[in-house]
Amino acid sequence: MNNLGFPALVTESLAKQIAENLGAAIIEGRLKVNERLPTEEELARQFGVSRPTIREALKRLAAQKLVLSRRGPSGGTFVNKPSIEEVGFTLATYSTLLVSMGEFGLGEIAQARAELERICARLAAANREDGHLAIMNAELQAQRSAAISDVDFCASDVRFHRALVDATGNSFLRFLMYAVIEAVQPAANLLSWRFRERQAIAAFHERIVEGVTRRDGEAATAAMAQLAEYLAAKYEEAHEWRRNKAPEPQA
Amino acid sequence: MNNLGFPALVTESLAKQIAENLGAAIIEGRLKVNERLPTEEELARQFGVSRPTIREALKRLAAQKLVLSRRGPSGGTFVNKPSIEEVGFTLATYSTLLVSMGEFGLGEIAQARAELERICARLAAANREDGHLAIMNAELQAQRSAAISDVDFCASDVRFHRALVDATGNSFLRFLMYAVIEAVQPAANLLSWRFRERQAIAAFHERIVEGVTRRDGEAATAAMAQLAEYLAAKYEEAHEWRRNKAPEPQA
DNA sequence: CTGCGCAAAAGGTATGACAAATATTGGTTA
DNA sequence: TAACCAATATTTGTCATACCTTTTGCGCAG
Repeated sequence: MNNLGFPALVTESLAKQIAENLGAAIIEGRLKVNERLPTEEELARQFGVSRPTIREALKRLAAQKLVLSRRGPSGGTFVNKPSIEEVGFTLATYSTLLVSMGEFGLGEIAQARAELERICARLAAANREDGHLAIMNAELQAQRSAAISDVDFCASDVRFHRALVDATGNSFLRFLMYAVIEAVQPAANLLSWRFRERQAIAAFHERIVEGVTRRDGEAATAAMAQLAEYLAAKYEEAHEWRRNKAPEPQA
Repeated sequence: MNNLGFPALVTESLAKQIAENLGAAIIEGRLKVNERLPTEEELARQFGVSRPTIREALKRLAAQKLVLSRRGPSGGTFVNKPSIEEVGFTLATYSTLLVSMGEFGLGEIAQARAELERICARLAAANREDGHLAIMNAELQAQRSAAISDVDFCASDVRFHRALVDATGNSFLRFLMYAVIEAVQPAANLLSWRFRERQAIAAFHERIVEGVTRRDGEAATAAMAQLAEYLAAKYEEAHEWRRNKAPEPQA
């Protein structure tokens, strides 16, 4: 049926099969990055299907960022090398989705975050460079401002923790933290941070930056652990409040 | 243009826009799980586009496991609740992809894995149940067998570490570990494990299980740390060997 | 009452045409 | 000769329509 010697006795959607074949070829390296695939017409001919079917398969791959398409001559479909940011964004989306569908409990997320962030704090203290410190200090200052809105505070918090994991110099850890940082946002957005709490969080952040700056992993880890504990309590509190206030808001 | 009041002056692919609108609606909860979307024809009418365009959009969502389609009268397109396993598989695929494209260094992966697995060992010791111990012991026994093949040994190793993270009782951590465990497989597959090395790894595993069984987090963590150190050295060794043996195998 | 088969509904595939975008090419002009 | 502009060719994007395949459910017959 297709370009390789596959049996083709399964009754799964043709477009899906083709997408899986091409996807496997990309992941296994048989199709190299930036390589141009044949035109849709040519692919349709090779696989023995029609062009819309090929297009559906390519769209599946495009949704996974495995390929991208350009129009015009010298256009076509190209094997894409997804950047860590692109895949990280996808990962963050999934993370948010699973959280919003209730697959993860608040406690699980808080625990995992606490553990991961402790690692980040320790490694950041060992490997940080001046650029990371500058970002963290800038965010710290923003968080100290009394005028900052809730949503800006949350955004600054995200940037702070991203800078921290960047400072570890471990891009794989950075990749994982996309999921972790995003997973706690729905919970964070439920809270309306009062001035007191913002200052408390900023104080924790300051201690973390202090430790990282002095390359004191112990101090940074300790401050992070206390921050995590503080946040876990706040989340639980907000969760309780929400449960009592609106027991079944969407049943 | 679309069902909500969007400007529609962008020149992005219609199918992509529709997919993003529907995807956002699902993630934000405006479309509930198991809810049935209108038929493709009806969607085409509502969005003012043709059916193939709608289909391309739906295929993008299907690739992200956000929807699924069934044929027949009571068929149609339904909002899907992706399971942790499904998303974990996707995550593992991405992880493999980024590794094979060289986005992550071997050292980064090894370091991240070591840190994460230490956490798993500690939490597993605290929360393990008998079922997890049974699985780990079964895999341990398989790994002790002299007849087991390299690929079976690797597969058993994966199952062992999955069981370990399952034992933590933290499903979010389990989700993250899909990426970690899968990321080291390409490196592991490069190695042809000799009998000595298998026995060494099995011995580490045994000490981990021992610690977890006795709910001794310290012991389990220590054994895991030593295993990680051992593996990192092996990977580095194999990497060196490969570099010297075949400097540019596919250039 | 049970079982068989047919029909309707919905997604899956095919065909063919046109629209839009864009790199290339060739001509025209300074 | 060089620079710029326009025509053109190529490839993806979109549309319209028809038909096929699968699945459910209903009706008819045993």
